[in-house]
Amino acid sequence: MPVQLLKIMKEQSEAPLPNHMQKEDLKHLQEGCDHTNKYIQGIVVLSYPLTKLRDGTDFFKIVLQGLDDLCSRINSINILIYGKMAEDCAKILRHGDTFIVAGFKVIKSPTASEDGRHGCHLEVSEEAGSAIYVSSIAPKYVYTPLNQLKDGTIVNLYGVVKFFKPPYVSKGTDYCSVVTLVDPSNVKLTCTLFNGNPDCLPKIYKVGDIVRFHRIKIREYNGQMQGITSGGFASLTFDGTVGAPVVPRTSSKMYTFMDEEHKTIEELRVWAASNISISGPAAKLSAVQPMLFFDLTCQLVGKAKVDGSSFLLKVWDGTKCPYPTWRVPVEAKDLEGEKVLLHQLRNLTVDILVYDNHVQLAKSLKIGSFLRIYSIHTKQASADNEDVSRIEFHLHGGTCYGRGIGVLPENNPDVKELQAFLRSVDLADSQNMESMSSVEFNSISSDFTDFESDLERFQRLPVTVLTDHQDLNNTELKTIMNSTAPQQYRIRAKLRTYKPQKLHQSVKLHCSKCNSLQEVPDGEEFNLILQRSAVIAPNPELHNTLWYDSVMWTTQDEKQRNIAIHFVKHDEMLQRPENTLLMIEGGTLKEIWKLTKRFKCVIPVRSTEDDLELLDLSAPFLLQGNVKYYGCKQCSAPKPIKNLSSIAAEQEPSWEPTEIAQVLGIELLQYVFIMKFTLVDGTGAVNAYLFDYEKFFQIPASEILTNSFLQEKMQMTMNMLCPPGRKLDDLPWLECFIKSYNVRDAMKHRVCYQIFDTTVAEDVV
DNA sequence: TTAGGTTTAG
Repeated sequence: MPVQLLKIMKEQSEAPLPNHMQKEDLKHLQEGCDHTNKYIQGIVVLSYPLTKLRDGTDFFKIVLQGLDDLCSRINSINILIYGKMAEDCAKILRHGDTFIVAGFKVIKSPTASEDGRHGCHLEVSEEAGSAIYVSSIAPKYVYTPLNQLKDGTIVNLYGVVKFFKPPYVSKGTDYCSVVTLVDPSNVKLTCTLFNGNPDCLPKIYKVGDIVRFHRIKIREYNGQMQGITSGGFASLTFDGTVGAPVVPRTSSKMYTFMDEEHKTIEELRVWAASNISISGPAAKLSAVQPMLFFDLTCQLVGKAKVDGSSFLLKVWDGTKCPYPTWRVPVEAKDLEGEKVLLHQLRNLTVDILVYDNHVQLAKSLKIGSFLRIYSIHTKQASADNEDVSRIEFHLHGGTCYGRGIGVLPENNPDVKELQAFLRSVDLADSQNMESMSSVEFNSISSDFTDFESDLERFQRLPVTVLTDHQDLNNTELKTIMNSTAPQQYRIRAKLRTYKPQKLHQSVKLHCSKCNSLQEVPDGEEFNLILQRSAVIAPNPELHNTLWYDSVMWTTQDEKQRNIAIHFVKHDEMLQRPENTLLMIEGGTLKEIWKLTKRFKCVIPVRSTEDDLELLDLSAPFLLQGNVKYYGCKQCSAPKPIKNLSSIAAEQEPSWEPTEIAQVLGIELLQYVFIMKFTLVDGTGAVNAYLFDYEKFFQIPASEILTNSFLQEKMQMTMNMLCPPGRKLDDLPWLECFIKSYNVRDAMKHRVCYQIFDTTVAEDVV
């Protein structure tokens, strides 16, 4: 019997046992018979105090009464439970509970003649592979909100993790973990938890996780309430992500967890989504900067002792640190880990030196395990014998800011993602990258006397390339200026100047139906529309339909806003937040932004009497990632919101903005760069418009306004195309296609030009 | 007992 799980179910008549398991009647129990695929079911009618056997094993005895044949003499039986199971059962079993056991040993009962019970008793233990299921009639736990805690009480509570220190070796005899919780009462509680076994402390992996503590003692300390472990303390930890499976993390094999508690977790998740900032200092090695603290999720490749107060961990996360990194010198014999792997990954692993209180835990880590190392410090330093500075990674002593090491289990979603990424890493590639970007390469290259400067390179090669029509010959600008429109030309010219100089002003919204262009609305207008629509209370009659689940709550601030979130259901085995579309009523701009970080799509809506509807089209009708999608006021004819359910019904809805717009009757406005390039070639000059969604700059116009990295990239590209402060002779050449077209109005006629099928050269961006 | 969040200084 491989199952060792003990669980409480409520109002569940069928035990979650495999189909091949059969219920055994007490009267058929006999010593020596095969009971491998049988289970016994009964009611707990008596239990004895938990005791220890001479060898220290926990021992717990109960009496079970069979449900059938109540008059039979052998209707009750002694169950002897050993070890961890004994301890767990003693904690939660109550008289009257329904008890199911499988994987038991049937032994002749030495006390049958005295107690008049069954001639055999059952022996049950984890070691024997027993499984126990308990259906409890009893304990209904009461959970205290954090703003109602009183000094000297022992309580049960739920909270969202706002801060935590992963279990570390305390100066006493136990492991310690410090956890700060918050809940919708907006009160914080810092708990100090001790246990000799770190596995018995809450398995918290990140801020935002949700915990349930049972029997935590509340004390006043420095004028504030504080939680501390008391006898019988138990915890469950849950992923705090809305939509993630509600699976408790716990070391206990026995816990109560019912539908009601399931609901509590879901509600806390939704609350936390808009109230807890989880943007922690996590980083990939490729993104580290000198002089910062960050959390790293990684795999342990090697470890070595260094000296009494420090210990070396060699880890990787599949990405490459952009700076030269330090190597901590250790004796080859002291380095643990697969030699071949250590060599293969030598350009991707980094050395992390851990100090003091972290050494003991670091020593115990298994090679290959997945770790989250919290608050690693990066420091730039140059050794005496080197002229380059290298990045050092330190995990300093102490536990400030949650500094420490956590081991993540393989079923952790972040680990799964990391594993998939590590599998995709091409080691050959990383080794080439290393040789190309290494300090050594630079020093060799600089010895080349004919090493070309950027300027020379750009004077020789065009900085833009054509994506089509390669057969066309170049036409001089003078010829173009003297020709009639419309025509298409290939040109070679220099970019003398461009407008707008402030690049963010080049982004507009374009309607491809009516061909109108408009400015991108600023956040303020959106904010006002949200404030106006927050006045309309969510209509509860529109909640929880066939195609969405709704959650509603009232904010704790003085405004007491009602917020409703409707999660659109779709037909997936497991609905993940990153694939989920939600609609929100009554949220603020900030709350909506926070939701977009976690969910695939957010649609702001308001209630009418009989349906949800989109807000004014001056507001975005959809937010996805960093992008706000708008509809054309002229061309849109909004349709009922329930049309979304047709997309939700797809196997794996991709939630494409174009598709969402279509079913909602919205004519989607597209983000576009509009710029005017003044091009010259020595024979003439033309002003050509650039009208580009993404192709020219290889930057989506939709993302530039919210992404400073892309803004920098675009500015750098323009500086390459048109380096500021250069003479005309020193400007690089552009190869472009332009087309001429006629623009006529009542007063005059003119010829305009537009750039097309042209992109910035790959090595420029 | 231990720690009681708010960065080491190697």
